[in-house]
Amino acid sequence: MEKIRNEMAGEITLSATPGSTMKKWREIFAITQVELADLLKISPSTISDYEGNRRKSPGSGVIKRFVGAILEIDTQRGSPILSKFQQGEGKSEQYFELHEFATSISAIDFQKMLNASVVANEELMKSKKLYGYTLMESLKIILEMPYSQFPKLYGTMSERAFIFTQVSTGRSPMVVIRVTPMKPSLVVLHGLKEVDPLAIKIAEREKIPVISTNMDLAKIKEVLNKI
Amino acid sequence: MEKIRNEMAGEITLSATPGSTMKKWREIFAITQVELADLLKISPSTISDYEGNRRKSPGSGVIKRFVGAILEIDTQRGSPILSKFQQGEGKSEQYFELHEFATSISAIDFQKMLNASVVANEELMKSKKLYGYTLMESLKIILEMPYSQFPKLYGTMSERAFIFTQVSTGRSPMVVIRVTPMKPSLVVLHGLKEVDPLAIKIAEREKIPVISTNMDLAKIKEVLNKI
DNA sequence: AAGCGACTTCGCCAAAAGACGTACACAACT
DNA sequence: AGTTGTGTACGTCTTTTGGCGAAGTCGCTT
Repeated sequence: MEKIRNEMAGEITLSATPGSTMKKWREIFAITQVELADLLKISPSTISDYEGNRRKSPGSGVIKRFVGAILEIDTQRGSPILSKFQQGEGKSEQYFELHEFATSISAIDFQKMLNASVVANEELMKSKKLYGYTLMESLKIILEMPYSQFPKLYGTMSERAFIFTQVSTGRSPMVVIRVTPMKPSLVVLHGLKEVDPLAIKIAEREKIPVISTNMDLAKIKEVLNKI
Repeated sequence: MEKIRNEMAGEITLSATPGSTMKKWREIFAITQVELADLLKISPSTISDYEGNRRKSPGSGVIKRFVGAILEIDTQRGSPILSKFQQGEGKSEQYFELHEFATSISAIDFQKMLNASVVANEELMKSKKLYGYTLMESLKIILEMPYSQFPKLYGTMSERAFIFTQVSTGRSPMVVIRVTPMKPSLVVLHGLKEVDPLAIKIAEREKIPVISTNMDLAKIKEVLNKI
């Protein structure tokens, strides 16, 4: 859902005629101007003005509300169109969750938000900036995920935090990082009991700071989704 | 390149604080406000005003120019950051080209633009609308492309044209469509010599109109990229 | 402490955006 | 021929955007 939302918004924004592109999407979702206007609490003629490219550069707010309304209407209808778009998406999502932040955040602030303690490479913390995170169950990633999915762990940016859940010693997660071509900026271990010395060795060699938290998983997601 | 452009624009547009997200991207590309302002021929303070969220809903034009300038600067520098984003992208692109139109286009208009003749299901032409196309070499797709790539042929929308190049009888392309779960709205055969009867049979069963053109490939791309 | 580069804050102004309502075009259908 | 649903065109209004420049902050380097 968030993927198609972003794609719609991006395409409208980049179009030479944003209004025509808005129209295109409304038609794809088979929604009338009246329906859309009702939900947005504006008049249908306003919609038509946009679609006729009377406003050459509609504001991000308008585009955001427009895209949101289209997706909401489709959802209310039982997602007849949305379901078409989400066919190929399920595969990667069963292994991990990707999230990009709207603004950058420093590793230090990130650590504070998660109420985490530093396990390795504390001196590297202050120079790191984060632009998103990837949350995954360490065992599932190692045992079940096909190799072809690995590059997807990085989303758009490698300047991100890898959050591993259900960790016992932290060894396996660090090995995963060791054998992957790209490297995250920060590693978060969740549920850690005892730190494996090899995990720290790897962290030092790869120059990646590692922090540990035991905050409730739902709480973690809630906090991070605000960024 | 177009993918990351769209992603940036979409993210900025959807953000609750578009300015902060603009800032995030400028920082990711390690560009100063002054550089950006120079290229955009506006004053640096204007950039700062945006980034400080003084404009709550920047217009699509601003966002488009902003994203464009960032990508241009990075390109001029030899794409130090862009190259990071384009790592995993090459795989699918060697098999086919995807393109989404900014506005919808009718199958009839599409046919005229390509100077094409109808091979099958002429009566279905008038009801079809297209939102993009996928261009591929028929032999390469059949012989070399891994199965996992097939869903990607449809881009965001299945309401699109499949353009097969280097076609002799049109049989194999139609077989590909027969065995794929999703179906395109229109098939274009390029370089067709003699139509295989089975190809037409498949088209009729799948209710997909088929047209044929011999227009120069470069010309085709040029024409379609204007939509 | 002086200077420099990068960035922020703010008052101000012209030009658009954002919205409305009315009028109008054009297919369906009764 | 009349009505109903969908979409366009446009005059008009207020609020924002989009832009500038001057003044100021905040680290660095020298």
